Amino acid sequence: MNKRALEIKKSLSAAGYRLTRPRQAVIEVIACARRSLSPAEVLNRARKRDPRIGLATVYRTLEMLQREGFLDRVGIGSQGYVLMCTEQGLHFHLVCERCRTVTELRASRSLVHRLRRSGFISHRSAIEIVGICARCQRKCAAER
Amino acid sequence: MNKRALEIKKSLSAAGYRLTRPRQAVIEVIACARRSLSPAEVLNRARKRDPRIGLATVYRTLEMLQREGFLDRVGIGSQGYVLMCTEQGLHFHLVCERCRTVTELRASRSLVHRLRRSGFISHRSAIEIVGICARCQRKCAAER
DNA sequence: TTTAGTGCAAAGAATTTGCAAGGTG
DNA sequence: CACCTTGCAAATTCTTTGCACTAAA
Repeated sequence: MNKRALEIKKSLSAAGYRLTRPRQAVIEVIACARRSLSPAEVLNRARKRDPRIGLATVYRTLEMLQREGFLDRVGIGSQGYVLMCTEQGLHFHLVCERCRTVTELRASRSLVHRLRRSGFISHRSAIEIVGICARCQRKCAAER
Repeated sequence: MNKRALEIKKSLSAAGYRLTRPRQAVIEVIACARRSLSPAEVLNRARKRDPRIGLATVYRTLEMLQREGFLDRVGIGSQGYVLMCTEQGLHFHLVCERCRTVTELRASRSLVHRLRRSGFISHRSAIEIVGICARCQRKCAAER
């Protein structure tokens, strides 16, 4: 089982949440995802682990995970948003708007300092930068 | 009239878009906004300049402005997203999730370099960091 | 056993689309 | 005058909610 999923489960359990089958399914899906997912995609993947899970539960679980700091939401394009698992420490998520792959980039110490000095506090440890990854750029160039 | 609004209008005009009353109203609203706005808020403000404007037109104009690079979307909380006018050069937007005020922070040269080296290209010049601004933090502390 | 959590279906928001009428270049 | 753009309203899509039932702890 995914190490990160285990961490999240332990933490939620300690916080008093019940580790139900649907919740575990969603947590595992999020923890294993290599790219950001829409709520509907989370549902599809979660159903492979627990076929009875419903969309409302996915939404409720996602909301809970976000509240507890295990999840980030990124708006991509015009409709909906996508989700990804939050990791520790301030860092950037380079989100490709074509393939939705997420690449990480650690934040420099100076940025952390400047942020702190500005008095602004972010509860998110990930900062999203939306754009196009190197691979999709090559693909795009090849198409012409 | 707002200088930024003028720039946007000129650029759109040069690109072959018609500068209609509703479009001008939306552009002026966005260019003058001190905080990010939801589409419905944009509609309300735009109606003060052109009372006949409809919500669908606001959506269509926002989409166009985003496509042309004059607008950024940020997801805040669970529902909807907010909008803000994009400025020039890579920089951060510190978006307060309480009052939606946007504060700017220039990006360090090293970040720009590291981003470039990663091969990732962002068409956005603004990077959003969602959190709580210093003022709202004080307000929050005072409430207790 | 207790009660948080669930699935379902219906309600409520947000966003997009079709089309006849209108206004810009 | 041509045709891009609009307003309206309907359609679609996304998200939340109410409630009887289920299953963690």
